[in-house]
Amino acid sequence: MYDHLNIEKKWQKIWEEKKINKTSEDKNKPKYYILDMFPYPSGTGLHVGHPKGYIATDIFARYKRLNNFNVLHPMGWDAFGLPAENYAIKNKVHPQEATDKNIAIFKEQLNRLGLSYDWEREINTTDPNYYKWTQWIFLQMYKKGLAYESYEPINWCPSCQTGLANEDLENGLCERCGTVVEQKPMRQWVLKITDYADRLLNDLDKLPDWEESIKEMQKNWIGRSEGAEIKFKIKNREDKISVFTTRVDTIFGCTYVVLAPENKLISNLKSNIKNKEEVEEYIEKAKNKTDLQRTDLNKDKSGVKLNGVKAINPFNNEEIEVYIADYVLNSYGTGAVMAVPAHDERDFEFAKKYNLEIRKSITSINNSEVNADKAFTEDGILLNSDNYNGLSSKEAREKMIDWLEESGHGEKKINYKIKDWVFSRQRYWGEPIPLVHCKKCGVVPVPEKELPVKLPNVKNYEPSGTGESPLAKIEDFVNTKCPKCGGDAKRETNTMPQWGGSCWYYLRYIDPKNNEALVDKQKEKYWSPVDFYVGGAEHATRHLIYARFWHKFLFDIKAVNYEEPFIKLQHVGLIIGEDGRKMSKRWGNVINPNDISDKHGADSLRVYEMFMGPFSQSVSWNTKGLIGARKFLDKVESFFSDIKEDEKEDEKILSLLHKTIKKVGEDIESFSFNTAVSAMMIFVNELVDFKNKNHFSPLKVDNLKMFIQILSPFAPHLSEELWERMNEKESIFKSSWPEYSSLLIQDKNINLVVQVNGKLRATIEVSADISEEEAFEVSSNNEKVKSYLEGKEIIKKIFVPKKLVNIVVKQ
RNA sequence: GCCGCGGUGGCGGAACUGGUAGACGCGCUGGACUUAAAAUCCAGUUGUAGCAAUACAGUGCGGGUUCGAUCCCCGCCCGCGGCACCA
Repeated sequence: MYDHLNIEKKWQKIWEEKKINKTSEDKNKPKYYILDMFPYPSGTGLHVGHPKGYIATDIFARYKRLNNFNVLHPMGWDAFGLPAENYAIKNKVHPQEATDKNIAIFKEQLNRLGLSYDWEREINTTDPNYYKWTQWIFLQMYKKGLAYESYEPINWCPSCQTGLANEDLENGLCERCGTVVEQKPMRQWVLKITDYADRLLNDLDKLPDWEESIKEMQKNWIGRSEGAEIKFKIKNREDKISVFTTRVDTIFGCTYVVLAPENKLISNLKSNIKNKEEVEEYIEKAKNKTDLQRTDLNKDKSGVKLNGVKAINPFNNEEIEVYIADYVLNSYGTGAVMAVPAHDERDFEFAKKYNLEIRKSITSINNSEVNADKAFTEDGILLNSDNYNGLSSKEAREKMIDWLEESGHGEKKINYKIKDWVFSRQRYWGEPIPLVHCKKCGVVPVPEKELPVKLPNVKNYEPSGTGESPLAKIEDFVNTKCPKCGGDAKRETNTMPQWGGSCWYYLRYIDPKNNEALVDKQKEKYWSPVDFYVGGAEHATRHLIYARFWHKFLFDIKAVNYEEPFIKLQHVGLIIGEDGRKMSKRWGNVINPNDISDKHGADSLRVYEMFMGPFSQSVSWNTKGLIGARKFLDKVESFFSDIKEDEKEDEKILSLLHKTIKKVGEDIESFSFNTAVSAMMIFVNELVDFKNKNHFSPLKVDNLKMFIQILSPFAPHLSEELWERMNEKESIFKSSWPEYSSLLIQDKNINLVVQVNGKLRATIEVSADISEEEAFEVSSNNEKVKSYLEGKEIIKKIFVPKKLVNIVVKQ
């Protein structure tokens, strides 16, 4: 048992004094930027699951440095957000105070693990020198028309008392507190992410090193669909009902039109509607439903006919009924659909319930019977469709869209599921939105040289409950002069959401103290983009979409040199509690990494977390399993504390050393840390076995040093200590990754596998370059194999060089 | 419902491009050391039968392709993650 506490403390101190983790800016070397998703410094500190990704990137960073790269590997704090604010409300402590305290705890926990961050580049999103630039970016967006004021109904969390973006919901519940979210019309600032939808989608193809699963999630979230917008005339009126559909080809089966209850058109139609009371009652009822109730797929569809209103199908001039129903969403497309019950499940269900006509206009390609109890929703061949009869769905769509455009009845249209980003929060602990409202001039941006607009100190952090931020009550803050006319004006009091600061932080690490720009363009050119980004998959459709959006915008205004921020992306699999539940205070299954470091050592924790299983997979924590990692390090330490060299080296173990160097290097590159650790364990087991039998080391010290070098990214403290004990004066991390000899990793002999009819019957040690003839000869002369061949006719012989022989006999 | 990922000993998992299934680790069993325990070391550990050599079965289930399938194809079952009345 080695003294991990003293060794780890000793080297952490020396590394800090010698600034060993300071980023080198030597431009002659290739750069490598490896980044963790920075944490929110919560009040509960880190549990043992958080550092898994940090350990992996640290191993990778150290490996890259040993391979002569300039490595940028920084860390910082995503520190705005609700928990600090709620804590402030409860305890009347300024959120900054609580945040600073939490950061100190996090930092201490991270440092205990020997992570090689360059702390001189630490950033904090709540630092005015940082959020100055978050505000600056917002202003640029405002100037380009990408930030706009809107009064549309948005998601409102009655418990957090703030508006939320679509991305902040989980199954219709507030992602933070789990409260059912309401729809509330209110003034808000919105970012036009939909302008970038196409690029966000298409450029995913430029990211071959992103995991497919995450790209898929983004694609689904963006939700592009191609179709047509069709205008239906309203009988005896000038205005029209526009609908969006991806299936124009089914339009001859359209038997009615449906509007969402919130559709603005309805109030225009009032004079025509004969059953006003019934309609208004339905709209009122729909309004009072939560989103959750409305989108419950199991519920019955409901709706009301607009008596006195008829729409006209432009393709056949047929007059059809108009309904309102809450199965149509106002926020997607035009808030109205053409209903084709025969070919759409939802319309089918609705038509069945209200006994509406179901008219078939598509038949299946292979003429198989279409089930009458179900909508036929696939593509097929048109029928009952005038001169489109006989066309395939695809052909019909093209022709019909052409006709729509020629005749002015509609056009080709692309719709997205992604919505513009609701960007204002009615809370205190966020970046103030740098705008001023002037009675004369309207909305006026704060001049850039007046940034940052600092968060004022307040006494009460409670949300006002009126839909205004607590800042609205701070008169000193609110009342200002209009930058344009100099007259009395009021500041915008909404703040930015937590995702704001994290949209561009990776750029700031490159140049963290710059007062002139968010990042120096030359420095950015060298260090950007992030070569490797590691973090939780839960950010796939939030942070990772937002950050790509902002980055593309910054590229467009020429603030950065590259169009995509992250070249390679890898997600971390969670570490869950020993009981199989997510680690949380609530279940009492939280394990603090400090306790593990105290008892077993930080190096053991590092090795264990990498050894637990495949990096991207979630695994249960198991303190017993950690013992294995510790035993491994103990073995290393005890072997290296007492090396007796001998004249000759053991060839097999020397070869194994070089194979291990190769494997560990390749495994680090592919993030297969579990097998890298396993390979090192195998090597050490061989070393120890040999020594136990022969009482001297199978390898010379110079060769043994190579093993310590490949171990060093995983167990930096112990490796550094052993390196010193082997009389090295410079840090092991200033050395280089050992090169393996391709000659030494070649085996002279192999175990030839001999199969008879595909079943293993013998393994014979033979020379690796054995010929086919020789291989068959040795095999058929083998006693055991012989017994299987006796009296049988050989049909076929298969030979795989360096591997196996398979003899096929007639049964 | 749709999209993605996965299912291998008591447990975490390994297996190149279709070529010895179960590496490595935990746990367990037996032994050595010890007054004893812990630690450490040695041996064993997929199942069935057998003292053993060995034989047969075996990677969620059912089929298929192949000399040979954890890996490829077809049809299912189960688990996890994401999206979900998106027209």
